Amino acid sequence: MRIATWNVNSLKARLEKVEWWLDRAQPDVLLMQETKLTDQEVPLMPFTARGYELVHHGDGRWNGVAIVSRLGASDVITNFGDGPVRDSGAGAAVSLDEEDFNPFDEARMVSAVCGGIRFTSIYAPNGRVVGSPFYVGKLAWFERLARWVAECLPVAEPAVIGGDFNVAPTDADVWAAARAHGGTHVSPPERDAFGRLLAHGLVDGYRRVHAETGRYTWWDYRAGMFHKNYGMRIDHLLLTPPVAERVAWAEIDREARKGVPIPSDHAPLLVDLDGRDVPIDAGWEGAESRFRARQAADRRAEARRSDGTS
DNA sequence: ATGGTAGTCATACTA
Repeated sequence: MRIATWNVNSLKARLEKVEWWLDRAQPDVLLMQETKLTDQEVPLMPFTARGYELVHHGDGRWNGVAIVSRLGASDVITNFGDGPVRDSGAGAAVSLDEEDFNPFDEARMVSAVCGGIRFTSIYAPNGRVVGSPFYVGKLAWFERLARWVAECLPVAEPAVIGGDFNVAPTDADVWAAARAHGGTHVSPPERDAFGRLLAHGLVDGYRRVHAETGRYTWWDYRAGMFHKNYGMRIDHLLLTPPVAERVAWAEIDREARKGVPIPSDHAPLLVDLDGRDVPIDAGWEGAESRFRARQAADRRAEARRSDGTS
């Protein structure tokens, strides 16, 4: 059984790439984030034609989470069961005042039972700048997530909570903590929020089989960050112990972060349970020497710049 | 030193 998560950065813009990846990796369950669609706009045919059901929870212009499953999908929960979210679709009046930021009014959580496991697809707030209202809202959102996990995901039951957590759990999960995102994604309060999920008993599926550093799921579109492997591991599949015991393989498919049409800025993360599924070559080993050469060139350029200005 | 790209919709915004 193959499970996966992928922040697709617009399902409308990425549909062709998502179809390609479903055929390439053949996941049984794929959690998606940032579909940027309303529930009415979601294309169903590309999924049903491949034998998948699609459970979608979207507010429109931003956010949007989904579960793609060929193992059925029942007992759907959206927004932690706290009620409907706003409409940010075309034509909707949306406040851009930062004091009005409310992550609980955005489509950031959907959950369903697929193949006897409760799957939850989450898209954590970005936070933008440490100390900003967006950062405070991010921490509050993680508090709500932790409470929902404590109340609704008993660790003795099979469950997967995956998605874009917007947190790099340790310094091994970020190319340079000091340069990351104005301090967000790596700050102690964010890492503590992530750590509380692990303390509850959830297991990081990727780290179950990979100890390497320099393995990331997100790279900024700008300045050749992907090609230098300056990224962060911020997408995760967290597993309760009954699922974690079944982990046979995990991979980040960096091939999906390349090529035409334009890729998402995130790569898919997959975990195989009960044995390895369809083999994929994610291309990490062959890329290592190119990363090293480009990073060395980058450091030389940096040194020349500081020479010239001192 | 700054900004660099890509998504939304059609302008600044979000990331």
